[in-house]
Amino acid sequence: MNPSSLTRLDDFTWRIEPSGRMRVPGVLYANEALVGAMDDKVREQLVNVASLPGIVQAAYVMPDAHWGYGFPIGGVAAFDADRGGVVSAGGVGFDISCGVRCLHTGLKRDDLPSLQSRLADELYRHIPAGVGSRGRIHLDEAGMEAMLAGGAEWAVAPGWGRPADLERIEERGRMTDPRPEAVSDKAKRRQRDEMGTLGSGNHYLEVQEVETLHDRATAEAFGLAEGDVVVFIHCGSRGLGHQVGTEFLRAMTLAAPEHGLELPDRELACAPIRSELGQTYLGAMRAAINCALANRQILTQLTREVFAELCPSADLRLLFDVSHNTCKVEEHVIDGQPRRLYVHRKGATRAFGPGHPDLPDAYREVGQPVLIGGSMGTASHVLAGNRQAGIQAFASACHGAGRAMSRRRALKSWQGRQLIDELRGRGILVRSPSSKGVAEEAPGAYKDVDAVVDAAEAAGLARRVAWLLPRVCIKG
DNA sequence: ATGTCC
Repeated sequence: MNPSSLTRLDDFTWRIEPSGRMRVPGVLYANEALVGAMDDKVREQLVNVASLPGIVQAAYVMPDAHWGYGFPIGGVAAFDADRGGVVSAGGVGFDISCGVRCLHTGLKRDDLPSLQSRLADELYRHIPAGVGSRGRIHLDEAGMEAMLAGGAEWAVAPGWGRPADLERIEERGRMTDPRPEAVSDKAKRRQRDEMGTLGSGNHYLEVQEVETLHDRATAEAFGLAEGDVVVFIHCGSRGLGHQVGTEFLRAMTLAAPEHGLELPDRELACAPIRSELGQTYLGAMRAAINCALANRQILTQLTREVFAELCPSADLRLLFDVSHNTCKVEEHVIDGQPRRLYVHRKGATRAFGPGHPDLPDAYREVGQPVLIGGSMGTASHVLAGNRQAGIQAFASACHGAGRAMSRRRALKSWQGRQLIDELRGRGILVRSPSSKGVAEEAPGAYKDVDAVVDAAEAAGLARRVAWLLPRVCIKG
């Protein structure tokens, strides 16, 4: 995208002025190089989102944005139901409530040399990873309903975790107002054996070291110190979320004419919030959020089992769990007036600032932990939400490095085995069922996560707290 | 992202 085609507000904020069908401007948070590297498709998609009914303030993209199905990945848009606002399945994405959680381990850098290779082998053996992986839980109809209604709470009750974990999860581990009955039988069938599995694509479980602290006071509130060993888990709602997304995209596309919606792009499927279909989607999506929260909760407990076996002194406590593919009802102050908005974040992380009532007590003074997963073999970041001077993407930040290259092109450019050897040479142990998957996820196929996070911080979206480097990566 | 095409 040519930066000179945008209005430059400052070095990290760019605007597409409203024209044609746009109801609000488009705003990009990125430096000039990141804007320049973005596909023109991102601009086109941002313009389309800005044209949807009931959109409030602006359509936003984060510095890691790239083009996606309908909405850009790295996009944020909020809609007002009172003003004809819509909910969009494409604005959430296929992997509903895909997200990241970070666990303390109680271990330090010096504990790793004797453990690293056994951790890699045992985590890989114990945690189902890859396309179509199945777990040790098999849900019957009643179990499925309870899981979709209960989220991480459902998982913790029989022992997949600790009650204290729930305080450290967005929505306290359970999305309210789910409608399990709005999830199709087919979606439920796909999920029957997939709880507690990592999946494939960009999903992973990593053991990492805290390399550098940027904000000592906030790091202390988060319980992070230099040299700490932590675990990052990145995954979502597996087959169920994908099936829900697929079915509602189709239904919303078909129903657009009867809702009086003229879609700027066929892929931009949406429905009025105040419609039967809009409400059914919201209920099904919230159930899928609970599926993702339960899934990450079970994976947490599986990780604890491995650490308990290899290193009984380890104590895996949850730092936080964030989702980056959601639509949530939140109150935001617009022109001095509080309004209830349906905030879509697709490849974007919620980043509530200090004092927000929804934050756990331990983090209320410093702001929400914002967990940014890098690409395989590169850094991850912990950030914190800022107190908002105004409305900046409705308290949102980036979610990761963001792809810079298609999977197809990555496959032509790298070989999985060779990447794994190279990473081993740099002290990073990768275990994966698919060397093709590893090639698709080559670090070089992603943007520079450090540059993305620098831009997010400079744009005022969140502030850097800690920089982490991987030592073990279980790759789906 | 995804039983990588019902």
